[in-house]
Amino acid sequence: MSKVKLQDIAIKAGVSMMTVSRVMNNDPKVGAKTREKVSKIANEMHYKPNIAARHLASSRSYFIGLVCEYANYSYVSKFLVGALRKCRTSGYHIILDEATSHREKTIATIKDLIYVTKVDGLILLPPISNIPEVVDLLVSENIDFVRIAPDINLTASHYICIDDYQAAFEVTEKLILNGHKRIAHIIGSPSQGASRMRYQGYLDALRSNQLMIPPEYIEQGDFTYKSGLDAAKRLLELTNKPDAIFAANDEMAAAVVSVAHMKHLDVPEDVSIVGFDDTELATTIWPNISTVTQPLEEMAELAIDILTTPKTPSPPKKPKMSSMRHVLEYQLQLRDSSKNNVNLT
Amino acid sequence: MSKVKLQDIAIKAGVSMMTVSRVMNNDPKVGAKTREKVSKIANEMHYKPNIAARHLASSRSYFIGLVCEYANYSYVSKFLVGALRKCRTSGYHIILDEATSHREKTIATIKDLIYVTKVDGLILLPPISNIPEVVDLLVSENIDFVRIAPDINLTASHYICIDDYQAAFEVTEKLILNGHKRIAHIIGSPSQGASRMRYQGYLDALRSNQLMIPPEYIEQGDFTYKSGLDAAKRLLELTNKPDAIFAANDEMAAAVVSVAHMKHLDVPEDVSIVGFDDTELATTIWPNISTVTQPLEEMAELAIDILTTPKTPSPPKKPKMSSMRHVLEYQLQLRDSSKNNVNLT
DNA sequence: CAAAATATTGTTAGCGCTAACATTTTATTG
DNA sequence: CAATAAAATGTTAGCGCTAACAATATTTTG
Repeated sequence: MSKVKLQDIAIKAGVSMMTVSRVMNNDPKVGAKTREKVSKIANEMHYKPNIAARHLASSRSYFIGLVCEYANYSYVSKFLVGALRKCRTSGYHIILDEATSHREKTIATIKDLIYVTKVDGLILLPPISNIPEVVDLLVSENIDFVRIAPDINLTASHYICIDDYQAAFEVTEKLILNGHKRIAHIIGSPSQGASRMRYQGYLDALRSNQLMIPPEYIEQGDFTYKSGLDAAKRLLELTNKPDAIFAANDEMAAAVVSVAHMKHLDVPEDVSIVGFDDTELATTIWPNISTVTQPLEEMAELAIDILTTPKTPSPPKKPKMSSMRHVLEYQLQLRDSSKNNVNLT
Repeated sequence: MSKVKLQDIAIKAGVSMMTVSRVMNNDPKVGAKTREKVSKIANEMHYKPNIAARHLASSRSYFIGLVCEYANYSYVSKFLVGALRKCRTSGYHIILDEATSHREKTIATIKDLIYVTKVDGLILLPPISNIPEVVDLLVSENIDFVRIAPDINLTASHYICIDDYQAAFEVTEKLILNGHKRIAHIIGSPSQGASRMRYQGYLDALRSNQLMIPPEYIEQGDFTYKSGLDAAKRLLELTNKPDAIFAANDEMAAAVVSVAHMKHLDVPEDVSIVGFDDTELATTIWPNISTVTQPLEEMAELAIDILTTPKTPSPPKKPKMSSMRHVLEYQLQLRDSSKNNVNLT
């Protein structure tokens, strides 16, 4: 099966290769009649550009780097599926690269993506999205990038998030409305702003319902199952146990489920448990975990849209905050790990 | 930061570009003195080839396609980490693509990887590794590929697996040695040969220890959590309940844990539970699941080694079965989901 | 209507590297 | 030592496409 080249289209259309190239790249400098004729022929002949040739001849590689920390595999997996699907339809390839907690290695990884692989843009997942050195490097090298749920340098790049504060407020308020009076929280990783927003949303929901928050009801986790185990043990050993525990992600919530079962507590009769993210894990254990659905696949698609949309050649100007901030909708997902009043779900 | 080109090395070494190219590609037709001089300069100048240029000028893209079905995200994630790490060090890029259960779409995906992306090789994870149409297409197009745990056309390509039969035999025998007398099995997806091997190993361990296998102790699953839930419900509703359940993968084992807890059974006091694969899930629930560790990361590395090692230009000959079959070591991983005699662990 | 401006299309050169062939150097043979 | 063969190195052309500039066609302006 021999691949169709630009030249084949040019010959058939009776125009130069450069005109075909202009049509394929949506260059405005092509007449409507020519454009239509070339497009038709290209479609009929199933023309697909050779990306190596494009890369060599131009300033674009058609690669998008996705940099993540694989410890949070459940979150990453879901994002990745969305990213792959989107790239399939837009002629880009995802180059997935793993960052580590070792900051210098992460910088080296990013440099490799910029200088060797020559990605057209980068998507940074948390916690990479919050490393100042990374952000500074990308800005100084004028690399296009999108961050997911960042909490620093919010004008440095486009970013995509959900309203973590509002989601946490609502899910906590839902617990309150469903009769819970002693609600504990396991805070996520301190290096992530989402952790603080979720915590603040939790606090404010309790305050606005005039509920007390005993200090021993607040535990610090780091989004890992292990940190969730430790936190849950302390919470479920209290004399005055919480009747609900809101953990900042599904993995820590799963750990709370585990500890509750170890202590022969009934979930949700003795303690309701709520997570965050709605990863596969939330529905791979019993009881299925109530959580907040982050539209990770949509976020991935949007990130790729942003990076693959041609930039209008306008004078460099401080971009409006509002045009760089993309807040997507979350959903409360109430399942069997929490007591939910049937009338309100 | 300007990238070093082949020509820069050639000028500094006082040789032609072609000689530098030969050195970088380990072509034997270079004198030792020349080779050493060029290598030294290339290292000092941190030369890294432009892959787009290489791809355009030669028959290689330096892409490796990895085709998987994302339903089994835990297994895929682990394999992917190994693959990414290996590729980082060998100048290749992984192009991850998702297959679906829809066979025609999968073929289209593979064709795209072959004809458009022009991958140098493909890695097929189960169950893609067992689709005859895919194997036939790759063979007929003379595409280099490696399969993971295939059960069809074993001479069609290199393949990598563990001894599923032996692993299942050993883990079952371990359950027997630890006092279990009524051991049930949830078979994996019938479309995968590993399922049959694990089942056969289980059967043979029981037979060689003169233990009866009531027919109601065998359940058919499909590697998903949901199929595990259904199977476990039936097994744990039996009057004569099994005292151990060996599920063909971790996800189904997790489902058995869930059902046991739903029924207020104690794991492992009332029923030991064993999975297979040792994915992250096995240690993200309570109790942590006993399982067989598949060295997924090593498998990934080996697959990439096979695909990236230059082929010796020998006459086409039916390759020896033994040189295409790569069997890696597994490990029994006994954790809290099963009753384990301390003296024997 | 002619000149100027704008839009469209085509030509040229080259991106960084390597396949294929040519030339030079070195080793082997008689 | 000369001739031949093999090894090493160099030259040429081009992979498929696009940036930059040139040429041509069309539209606008006075």
